[in-house]
Amino acid sequence: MKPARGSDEDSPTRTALLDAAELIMREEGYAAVSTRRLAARAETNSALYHYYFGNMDNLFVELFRRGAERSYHRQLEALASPQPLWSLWEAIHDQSHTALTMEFVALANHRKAIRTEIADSSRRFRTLQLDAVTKILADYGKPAETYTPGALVLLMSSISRFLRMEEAFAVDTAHDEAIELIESFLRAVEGERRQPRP
Amino acid sequence: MKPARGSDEDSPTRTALLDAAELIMREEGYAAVSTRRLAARAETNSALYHYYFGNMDNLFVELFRRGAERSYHRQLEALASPQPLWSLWEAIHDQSHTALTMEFVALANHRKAIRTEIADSSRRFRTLQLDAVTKILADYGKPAETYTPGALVLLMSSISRFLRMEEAFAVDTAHDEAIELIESFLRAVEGERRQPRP
DNA sequence: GTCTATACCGAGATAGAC
DNA sequence: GTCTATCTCGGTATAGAC
Repeated sequence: MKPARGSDEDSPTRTALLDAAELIMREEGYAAVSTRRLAARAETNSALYHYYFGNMDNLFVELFRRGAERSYHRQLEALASPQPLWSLWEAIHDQSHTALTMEFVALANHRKAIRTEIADSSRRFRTLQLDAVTKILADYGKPAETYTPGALVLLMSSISRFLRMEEAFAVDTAHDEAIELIESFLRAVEGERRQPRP
Repeated sequence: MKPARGSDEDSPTRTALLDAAELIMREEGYAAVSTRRLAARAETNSALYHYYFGNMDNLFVELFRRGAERSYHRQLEALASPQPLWSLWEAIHDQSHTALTMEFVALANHRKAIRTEIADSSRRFRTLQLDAVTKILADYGKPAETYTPGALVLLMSSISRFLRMEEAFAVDTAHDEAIELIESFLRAVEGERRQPRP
């Protein structure tokens, strides 16, 4: 019988293993996350990884969930701000640090447990954003003739992720034009950005 | 002294190894591409992989280059068609089959040789698209007030890739609205799509 | 060019002491 | 909970016969 502790557990060792996994993934990719590397990075031994997670899928899912939870709350806060569209845009754009995201996407292509987790998470984010943006645009009046809520949400998400991805390759041709496309719309409905980015 | 044949070589064995690599990457991810698996898939032996490629980076770079070359020509053809914007959009959207692309992006995060290759390739595509779209929009008259060429090109690329990525997770909320955003613009400048997709 | 054989290393997994 | 020890498998790489 496998122990396979649930996510409610939060021992220091368990956290150290998750932190180590995140670090290794960022630096060398998901394929480099191995029991031995984890043990070395977390300054423990490989048997504890088995004790806490049982297998890699469980560990990856936990790690993804941890990050998604943070992002979700960040976006919730953004939507409660005085300029919710600007704040949402900034939150999405900041969070599109894709090195880690792309690792999970690649992983998901071949591991069902992770695919399911990302899919559920994506739908949850989309629902949050869509409901909020629908309400915000309605409150502002009529400008739904430019972008529907769905189009706007997907536009922000797509542009952010794609630009961040290219930035990682030091490619940035015409990026400013794409950013301006979104920000000119934000200015039109919500005025100039007032708060400086924190 | 390593043999490390250049890309000019095209022996059947070499091609078989590249084909095998592509298959394994698609099905199980880049991490599953190993000398033994390659040999098994290509029905040869692992020593030949060393003979032809020397190491994995070289093989991955060759494989990426092979695919990029095909895409580049596909886009060149698209741009020569009677409705170049529609054709370009379809070419980009069709080619955003991201399973393989995402593998390369993830790989690139940690392998310099591949990062460089993708960066160069991306710039080459961007230049082609940007030059062409600039000329096309100018020829059509004035509608640069809606999208600048750079914004349009990045919009098509971002939306395509992001939507394809989500499709892989069976997430498609509001996708039709994003597609419509682009296609309504295409209809406005280039009329209804005439050719059916091949 | 192609193959077999093999050296060597690090992967995941688990048994069992403490 | 934590650790050591150890099993087995599959990875890369290379030497050398044909």
